Amino acid sequence: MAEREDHVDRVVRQWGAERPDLDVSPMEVIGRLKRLSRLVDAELKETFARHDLDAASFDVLATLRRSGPPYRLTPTGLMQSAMVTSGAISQRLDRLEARGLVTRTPSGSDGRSREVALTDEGYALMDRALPDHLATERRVLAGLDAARTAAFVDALRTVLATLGDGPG
Amino acid sequence: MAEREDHVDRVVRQWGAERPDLDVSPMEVIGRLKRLSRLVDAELKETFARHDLDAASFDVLATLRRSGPPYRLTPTGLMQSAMVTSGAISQRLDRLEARGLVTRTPSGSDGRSREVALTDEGYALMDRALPDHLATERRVLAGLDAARTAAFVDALRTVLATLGDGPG
DNA sequence: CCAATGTATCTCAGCGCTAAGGAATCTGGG
DNA sequence: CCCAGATTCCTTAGCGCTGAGATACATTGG
Repeated sequence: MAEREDHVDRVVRQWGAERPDLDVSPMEVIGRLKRLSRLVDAELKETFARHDLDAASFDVLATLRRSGPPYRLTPTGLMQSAMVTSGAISQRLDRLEARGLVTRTPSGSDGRSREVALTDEGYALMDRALPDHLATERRVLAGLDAARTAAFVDALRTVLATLGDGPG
Repeated sequence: MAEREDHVDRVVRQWGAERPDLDVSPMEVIGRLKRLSRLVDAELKETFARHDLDAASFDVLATLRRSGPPYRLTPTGLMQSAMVTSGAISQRLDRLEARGLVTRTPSGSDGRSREVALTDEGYALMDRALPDHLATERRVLAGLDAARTAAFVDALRTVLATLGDGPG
């Protein structure tokens, strides 16, 4: 149980010396959250690269795959799920369409809209990439026992609720 | 205590229907971590904007400020703290130097190196921005009581240790 | 039916970052 | 002293995203 000092411990200690009048304890959470997010992104990136993917492309394909048959969603649906702008989705779809992983067809019921569909090739790619991705996620979380994992999820869920996260 | 379903609950439920053979429980953590990080970034961005800053500039100025007198660090030190490439730091410093918030001078002891120093104006800007930033962080975390906050920090610290985070 | 407003998607300039590599300098072994 | 390798910082092409706005279509209210 070596109580190793991490980056945020150092940051908090420095602020304590320089600005003892301020309570910087929120940084214990927010600082680690931001830092962990960066490190996790770097880990996941390697896994995606093994399947000729990046996080943005994986996100679109996975969203289509888990939506179930017929594996079709609108750009707006993908935009809301990914929390990016419409321009970002347009460009992601350009790339995926050029690789033959999705198709874009006009919507039957709404002339403004489009249907983005996973191709057989896109489906097969997700079959290969998803288990590998999950293995990487498990490896990252391997240090957490069941109780700590549950507490982690509980805290994340609470703050997400504060910020208005929903299935939207 | 309305048990509201969040975005990740929906994702996990969808995968459970489409791929019941896979254990997607790691997503409960990683999915929320990524999503929360995005939402928090958006919140902090607004606060930074009120002080004519963005997250990248704030990060550099805060790192210099908390390092203590004489508020000087090398680009390499800033790079390691920020977890970005050397090119990113060069460009951040170009912007900050043009605004008169930092200066770059040759290092006395090492001809390859430089000393980046916070100007009086940069110091004053941090004095104004930091309390506002902390207030935003506190607001984001307001839904967590002390026990949940401690459990959150504990879990974050554990996973950071898995990924090799240290004071650098 | 029309006009006004709202919605869905795309386009594009600008931004900050990465990855790769260059120039200057330091270090240590021979 | 000299040279090879390491270190430090910078430059730049390329990338994906944002923000602003354009276009086409849908909806609503009169």
